[in-house]
Amino acid sequence: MAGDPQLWDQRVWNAVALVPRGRLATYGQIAELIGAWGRARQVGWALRRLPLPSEIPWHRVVNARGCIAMAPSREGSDWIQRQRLIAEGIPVDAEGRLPLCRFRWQAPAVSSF
DNA sequence: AGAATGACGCTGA
DNA sequence: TTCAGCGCCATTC
Repeated sequence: MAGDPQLWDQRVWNAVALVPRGRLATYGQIAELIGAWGRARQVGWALRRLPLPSEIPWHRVVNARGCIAMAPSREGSDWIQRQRLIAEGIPVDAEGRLPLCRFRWQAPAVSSF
């Protein structure tokens, strides 16, 4: 794997960019996609380091519990995430929960990487 | 170097 | 179903 943290971010962002509009992916799903099973947290860090605004559809990444990861450190980006998901046709309630099962993205095989 | 932190995930109560 | 606890691991203090 990459010892270079910047390359790690690049891989995460590259994988997130594959998520189609109106679909959802989990942090663990992104990690698995880039061949990093068990590193879902690091995916979260990579997205935190993502400079905004960005072309990367970071808002389509949620946690396995099926809700937006709310955190003060996000400085409101979590709220923006909710807004953008609703704009893409994905209903999100006041608690940030959403029907993950229904909009779950089927990621391509890891072997393609 | 050691401890704390966190945009996570799974298991069990 | 909701919630606490634990494992996880790079980053930060």
